Amino acid sequence: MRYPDDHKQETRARVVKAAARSLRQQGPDRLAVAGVMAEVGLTHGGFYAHFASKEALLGAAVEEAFRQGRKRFALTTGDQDARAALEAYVDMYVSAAHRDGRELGCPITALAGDMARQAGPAREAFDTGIKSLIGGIASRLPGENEAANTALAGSLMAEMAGAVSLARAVADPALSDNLLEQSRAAIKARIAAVFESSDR
Amino acid sequence: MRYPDDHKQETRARVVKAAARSLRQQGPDRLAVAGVMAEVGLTHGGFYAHFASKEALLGAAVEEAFRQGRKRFALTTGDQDARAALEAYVDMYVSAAHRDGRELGCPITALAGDMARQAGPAREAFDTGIKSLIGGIASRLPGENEAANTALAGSLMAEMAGAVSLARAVADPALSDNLLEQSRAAIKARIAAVFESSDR
DNA sequence: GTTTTTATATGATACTCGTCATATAATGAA
DNA sequence: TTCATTATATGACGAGTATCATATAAAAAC
Repeated sequence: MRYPDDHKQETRARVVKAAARSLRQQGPDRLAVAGVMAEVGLTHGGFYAHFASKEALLGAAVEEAFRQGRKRFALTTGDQDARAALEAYVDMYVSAAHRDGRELGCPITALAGDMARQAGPAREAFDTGIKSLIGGIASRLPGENEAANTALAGSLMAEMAGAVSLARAVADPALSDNLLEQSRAAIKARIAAVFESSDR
Repeated sequence: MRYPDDHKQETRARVVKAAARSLRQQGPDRLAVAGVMAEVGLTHGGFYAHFASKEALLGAAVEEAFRQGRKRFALTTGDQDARAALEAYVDMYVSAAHRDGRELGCPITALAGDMARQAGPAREAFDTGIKSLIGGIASRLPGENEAANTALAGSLMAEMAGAVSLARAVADPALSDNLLEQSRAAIKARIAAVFESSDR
């Protein structure tokens, strides 16, 4: 059935978006090709007209999830100065809303465990995505040593992701909330310390 | 074949141990019942003489992994005083060795992502295990407010787990090492701050 | 030495899922 | 109106895997 020229690309984009959600929600093993297609209103057969394999879909889904993550970063930080931008990002990230919105949340928190044992395009896309997010944070840090800033940004990212990840795993809601609050404060304190020692 | 009375229990223990390794290495979905049995030198058929289901095995495996974690905590901290014990634990936990030893490492780091989407005995055992580890940390913190200490301990645990988890996900070894170092320093600084403000 | 017990093995079943060959149908072009 | 194109559907195959019924064999009990 001859559709408008861009129809196939649009369909592919919708499949990737659904996969990016399903991937964060269910992980790479429970994500089923037929399930993703069904979410978009299609059957499984057409899948291989769009992707070479499930692995290829996972790769595209990871890219999409990071694309959304960068968008949220940009939206959250807006045009604030570096320090305010980082603080706003931490507030948005280390929050109950993020904890409860796994399927649309940051792929690092949702997938770090899975990607450590994943090979292929998804793993590579994940690494690229991490570097990009860490770079975004590092570029807003005050120091002049780029390697040091990257490591510090990675460490901040790790603590943000760890806090949300553990908050998701803990069953007691009060403990989960408190844990997020403590981590948020600690991470913002680290940021404050870096900025204050830099303009001393 | 009638074996010594405790043979079955011993076999079961060996299966659980193998499962605890395989679970941390491969995750709950890729862990295969037949694979675990083969690791112990058995075939898949006997499995249901020991466990009611794969779910039951996962539950036992999570318990075993936390048992090992508590043992390592005790071994690392020894009879040092509270502050030294915590610092030693952080050094052991946020390390390249732990990053590289996933299959015998802390289940929180290895499984938090998976357990957030897991139901049944494994999920419950994971929650119990987390509480126990957090309790072990909280009991060594100086403050007198137990709820606050628990939340702080959870936050420290989250940052430790996050650091190791991200260090595993990052492909660049130098960045991974530096990230661990930065996180280790930041977490120990938090511990130092808590102790110093308490005996001021 | 024979019998009985029971831990483990063999083999089968059912189900999920990735993959692909082939069929279908809708639409733009002729 | 008919034809050619092609996105999607149908249906099948094979691999992996959880589960279970039944068989086997080894050791303890007699």
